[in-house]
Amino acid sequence: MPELPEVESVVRRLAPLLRGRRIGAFESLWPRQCTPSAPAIRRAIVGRRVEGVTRRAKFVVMALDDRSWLLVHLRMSGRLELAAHGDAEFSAQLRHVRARFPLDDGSTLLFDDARKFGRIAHTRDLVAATRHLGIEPLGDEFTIDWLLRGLRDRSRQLKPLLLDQAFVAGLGNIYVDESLHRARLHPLTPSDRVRREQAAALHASIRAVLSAAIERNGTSFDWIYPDGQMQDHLLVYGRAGEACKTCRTAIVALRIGQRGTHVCPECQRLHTGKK
DNA sequence: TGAATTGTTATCGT
DNA sequence: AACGATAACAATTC
Repeated sequence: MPELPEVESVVRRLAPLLRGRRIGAFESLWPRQCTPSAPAIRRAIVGRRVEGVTRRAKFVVMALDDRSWLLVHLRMSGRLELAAHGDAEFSAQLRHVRARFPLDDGSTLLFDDARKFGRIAHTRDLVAATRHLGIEPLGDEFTIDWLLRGLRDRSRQLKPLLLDQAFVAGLGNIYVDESLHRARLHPLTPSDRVRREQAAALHASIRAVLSAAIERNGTSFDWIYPDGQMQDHLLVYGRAGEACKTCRTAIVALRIGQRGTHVCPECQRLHTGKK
């Protein structure tokens, strides 16, 4: 389930390999995931050179040499892999290839996506295409004051709010649970009841968790995303029934906004009365 | 076999 | 009317 750290890891791995390569062709095996359409993307990108690969929220952003942009969102099960020329063995490991981008050095960028929820888009206006996204949690603009104001301007449960990509862009289920735990905040806490010290703790937790996850190349739970090591350093996610590493209380699994949620009932008490 | 999984969007209620 | 909560949806794996 690629979230910001997993996408960042993908970008760091691919950027040096893709920079300078020219796209020789484009083949979509599941055109529904292409915006505006598979033929339109093919017409737009074939013959273009990749000038750089970056990340915005959970999007992989490829800058093309005509100032247009190729965006890939991995959603739940998407993977981007570069197969060297003639590497049939590696390609055979990818059992759900949905799109192919052959490059001018003989290698091929492959988009593998079992559940077909991923998205491939081409745009000439990156600002418009990403207008719906909120602040980058690792960016300079994401400050304690910004977060405190953002929380108090709304009255929403912390977990759904932090998952809202229009608020903070890049967090997903795993890192929201981890961030809230490390800040000792319950996921159902109303956002406008968070005190300044708590907002400061949440701000620090979000940054620390994301940074640690990036250093470990993200979290790998299953076949969806390999190569990460952060799963060995999670404090609550996926640890229902196990002992909290701080207080030894059993971690509890809840359901909040249709999402599996993990909390330590001792470290993360819900305070919901009036002050 | 159906429960679980995520981000987006439509819809409902206050 | 604007906001927040909720449900549905895409499709597959185990």
